[in-house]
This record gives sequence, structure tokens and C-alpha cells, in this order.
Amino acid sequence: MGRHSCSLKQKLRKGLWSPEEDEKLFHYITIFGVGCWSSVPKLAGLQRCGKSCRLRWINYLRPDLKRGMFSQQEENLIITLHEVLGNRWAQIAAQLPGRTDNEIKNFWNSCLKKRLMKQGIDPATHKPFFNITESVIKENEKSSMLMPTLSQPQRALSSHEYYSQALLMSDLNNYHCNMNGLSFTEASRKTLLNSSKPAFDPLCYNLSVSNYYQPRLREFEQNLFLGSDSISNYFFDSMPCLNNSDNNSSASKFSSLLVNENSSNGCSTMNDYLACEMSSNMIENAGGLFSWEGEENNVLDPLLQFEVNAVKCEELLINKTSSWQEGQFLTHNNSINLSAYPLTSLSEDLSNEANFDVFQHL
DNA sequence: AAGAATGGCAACCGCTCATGA
DNA sequence: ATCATGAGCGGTTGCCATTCT
Repeated sequence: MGRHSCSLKQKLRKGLWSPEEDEKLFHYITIFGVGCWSSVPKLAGLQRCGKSCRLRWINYLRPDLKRGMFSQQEENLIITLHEVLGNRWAQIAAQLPGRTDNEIKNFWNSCLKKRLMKQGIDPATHKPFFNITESVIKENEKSSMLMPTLSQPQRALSSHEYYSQALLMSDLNNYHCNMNGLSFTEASRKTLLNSSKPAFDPLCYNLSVSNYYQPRLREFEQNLFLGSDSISNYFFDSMPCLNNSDNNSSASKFSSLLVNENSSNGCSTMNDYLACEMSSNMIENAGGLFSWEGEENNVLDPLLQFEVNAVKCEELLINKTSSWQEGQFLTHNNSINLSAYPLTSLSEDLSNEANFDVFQHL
């Protein structure tokens, strides 16, 4: 009662729009602009309800629509935003110029959702169907292997998690700022995934400090200088399965675990998953913190972690290992050139809570 | 080659919210 | 305060093209 009556009215066309109808609507809106949709059909000479006209304009006729395939960056942005916003398609679409909520919704339902599921990610929660991280932590706790000096966090936040948190703590405008400089470009992503030569050239790494990071910059720098290799240690220490206190460094434990791993796709075994988890964790941290020199304004690529299988990760790590060398810290404006060290020379600085503290607040 | 199954997508439906009388 | 109306949103449907058997 009192509901939209367009479906009740007689002689109103439904279904696909003909080119003639499109022409009429486009012509009308071009001249008179968007106003009262309920009066549009009559004025434009269309046998449609206003609602139908509005939808056709918004989803198809609007001149500012982008059309075509979604770019990798758009895909990643959708996934990231969906993790935070859920099925709020209109809000998601607001962050993607030229894309409609309907388009994004369809893309999600027909492509992205399936892809995540294929990768063992629950599209509703954006978390693995089986949460290995929690299991590992529990296992470590059971055997008293958790690093005693590292009270919190017990595990590092994934980039997804801390992007989510960052978003929750800031507004959407800020979010774009936060995302800038935390990213890979499509080109660098492909380099990472396909390159046979070292994918990481640490001397080219810039840490882009967005507005969000500015307050932390000094603290961050200090930690960089005080810790012998706090960034690297962070990568390794952030992997919960390495958070134990035997005599090996995180790095060597990590290496040996990966070297023993020879799975090729997916996570069919616990070790597969472990390797993938660690590697992707490492890469996503790297991806989250670094961007290529001169490309500081890229869009976040959180999907990277899911597209890297265990073997790929191993290759990346080895490549990375072989190319790492000592460098210098140079600070200027918004960027820091990070130094890098061979994995073998990593000092065992596992108890540096300050390192975690900095990242925890990112 | 043909029918079935599947995927992608445009459009519809029903609901909520905002606004104004 | 209540009601009518329009706009917007998200879930769902159904068409069509493509792929599979």
C-alpha cells in the first residue's frame, strides 16, 4: 500500500532498454538534467516508470561511466573496501569513480567472491576458512615457546587488518591518504610475480610516509636507527610461527622452513599453508610498507598476498635474500631510503618491543 | 551439432530513509 | 505526529552469450 506503483501501472515497459528508449532518455537528461525522476518518463516520452529511467541513467547512460574491465587496482580496492564496509555497494562505488554500485556488486558476486573462495578466503569475513594463525599461537603457548619478552601484540596485524583498523579510525578521505604509499603498482606487482631476477631491490625502496604516518615519523626513524635491522626483524618476527625462543634467528628459521617446502599450488597441507601464510605475511608487510621509488602514490594492492603461492614466495624470498645488502638511511621530505641486510647477518633482536610498538600503531 | 549448464550482467523488486505537506 | 512521495540501496531475477558435454 502506497508503495511504488510503477509495476502496477499499465502499459509500462519492462526489461531491456531499446536504443530508441536510450536515445530519448539521454536526450532528455542532457537537456534538462537530473531532476524529478517520476516526471521524466512522461516528459521524455517513455513508457517506463521513473525508477526504471533513473536506474538506466545511473547504470548505463551516464556519460561519466568508465565501462570496461576492472583494473587490478580497482579490484584490490574493492576487496579492501568490502572487508571494511561489507555489502555497502554504494559506499564502495563512491570510492571508485566511474563505477556503479550495481557494476561492483555484480563483479563481486560473479568474480571476486569466487576467487577469494578459491584462495581459501571466506569472502564474508576476508579471513582464511581455517585460521592457522590462531592455531599456531595456541600451539606455541602450549609448549611455552612464545617469545617471553614480547608481550604484545601476540601476532602482527595483517595488512588487511590494520588497513581496516586504520579506516575505522579515520574517515574515508583519510583512507585514501593512508593507502597511498602503502602499495604496489600493477607493474611492480607483475614484477614480483613473474620476475626471474631479483624482484626486490632494497636500495630502491622508499618508505612513503603519508599524512597518516607523519606523527610517527620521528619515532619510526629512531627505531630504524636504534635497532640494527628493525624492519627486517619485524618481517620475520611478525610471523607467529617463528615467535619462539630457541637459538636460531627468525630469519634462518624462516628460510629453512621455506626451503623444505616444495608445494606448488594452494595450501593442501599444514606446511603449505604455513609457508604461504608466512611468505604472504612477509610480502604483504613489504608491500604495505614499501613502494617503488617515484611511485609513492600508488593504490594499495592487498590482493598480492593471495596471488602468491608457496613456491612463488620461496622464490621471492631467495631473490630478496640474494639482493639484500647493507645501505644507508637517508631521510628527506616524505621518504626514507631503507637499508637492507643479507638475511644471514640479521641480528637476533627478537626482544625489541619498540619495533612492534611502532608498527602496532600504524 | 545440439541441448544443458554456467557465467555475466542489466534490470527489477521491495525495503528504508528523507523530505515536505 | 502522520502520511505521501521520491530517491536510493541491496538482494534477486531472468535474459543472453558462452562453454561444456
